[in-house]
Amino acid sequence: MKVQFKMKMNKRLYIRDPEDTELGRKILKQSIELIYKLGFESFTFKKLAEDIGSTEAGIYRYFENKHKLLIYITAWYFGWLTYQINYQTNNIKYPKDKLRKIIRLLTFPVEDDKQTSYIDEGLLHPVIVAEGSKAYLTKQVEKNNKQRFFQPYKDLCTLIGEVILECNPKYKYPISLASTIVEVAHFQNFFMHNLSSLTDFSKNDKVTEIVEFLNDLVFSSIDKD
Amino acid sequence: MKVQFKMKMNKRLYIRDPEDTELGRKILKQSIELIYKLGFESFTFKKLAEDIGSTEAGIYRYFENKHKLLIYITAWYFGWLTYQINYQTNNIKYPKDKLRKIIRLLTFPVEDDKQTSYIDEGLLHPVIVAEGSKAYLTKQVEKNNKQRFFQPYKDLCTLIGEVILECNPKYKYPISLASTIVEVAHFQNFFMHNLSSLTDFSKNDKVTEIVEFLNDLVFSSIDKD
DNA sequence: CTTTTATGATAGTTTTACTATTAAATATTA
DNA sequence: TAATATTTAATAGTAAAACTATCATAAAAG
Repeated sequence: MKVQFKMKMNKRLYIRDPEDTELGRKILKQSIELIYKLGFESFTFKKLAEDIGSTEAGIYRYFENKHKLLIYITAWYFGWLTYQINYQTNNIKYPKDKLRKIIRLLTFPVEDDKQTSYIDEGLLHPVIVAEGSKAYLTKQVEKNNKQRFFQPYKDLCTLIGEVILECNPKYKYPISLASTIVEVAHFQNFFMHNLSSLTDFSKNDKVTEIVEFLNDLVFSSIDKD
Repeated sequence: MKVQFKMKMNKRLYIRDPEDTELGRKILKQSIELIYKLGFESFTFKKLAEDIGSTEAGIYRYFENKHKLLIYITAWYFGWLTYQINYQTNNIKYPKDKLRKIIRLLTFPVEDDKQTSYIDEGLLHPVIVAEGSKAYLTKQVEKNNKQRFFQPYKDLCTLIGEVILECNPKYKYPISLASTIVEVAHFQNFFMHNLSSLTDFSKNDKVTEIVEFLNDLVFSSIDKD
């Protein structure tokens, strides 16, 4: 028996549940590829429709607009990452090792786990790195926040914050450090590939160096005194 | 005699130099206010033109498109900040005090210094916090980078990196730590105001807490061993 | 006083971001 | 298997965004 991984997504993010139908799953899969290829600004529902052999109006039956789709994708990413972290740190004894594992999971594009055939997690990671923050960097952030669109990001930070406190119960900024780990993992990745003089890393995809930088940063603060 | 502060901006960012004419300066001043008010996505040249009593075509004579204008504004911000840092840390003896000053300048909206009448730095800071990263999070980063559009950001990180090395010449990641300080100062600010459960800070504009978090983070890493 | 330069006024094009309608295909169920 | 929902494709259309082009006038410079 194959266990199918299915995330419960916030219903207000879509009009029709994209995971329920063939077209919906195609929308999810192809939108990630197309955003990866064109960037979010040049990505349109029309192009996506042409890509999957459907029509613009067809996509609009699933998502109100492309920004909601982006929020959906980032929510999916954070939900899936939280699941991965829980799963992969499950049998790790020491909280510090857990935190190291978390940092690695955030920095590397995670290997496709085949459980979710319709989403390519290897592509999802660079898409989130380059486009993820656009999901919340808008004037509708407050409204969207009230609708709990960013709950998966918060849940992830809560989880990481708990591990941080396990490492050092006296550490004063567990949540801020958690969101900092997430953001730094992502934008140092972006900088390394696109604006490498904003980092100390060679362009030769030395993602492990980002992990080392983050480990150094995080554990110095946590271990202090 | 009043010393007028004038930054030499990258010529490829504009079509006509906006600092040279009355209309150009109005474009700079009002675009910051309008982006602040509407967010970058809803900001258009047409609305800006109506705002300043000019025409859409009139704006296009200064900037090729709104993205170039955003890059211009962020470049201006980083250039101006570098100037402020040089000026305000000029007579500070210890590099650690310099670094503390830098962190404060990055986190707080700097008081308007009246030297640049046409740009309101108090508004500029929240605009950069919310919109600044959109200047480089695009598919044209590489092309824009080759045109040196992000040079002011790099110069700032170089400067901060040097101060970090003055604090600890053995520290391994001065540039990455520098860009991390910049980014963390900005997005923790954004989170505190808009997604406060991603931080440990109360919404009551306790920007000083961000400064404390950053000081803790930075100096733990630098001072280690 | 003439010529350059900057602006304003107007008009037009293409693309994006949608909404609406109808018909055909597919699945469900009676 | 016929009746009936449900889903999708095809088409059409609108409003606004993102530009480009032209021409007249006003102000500044030579």
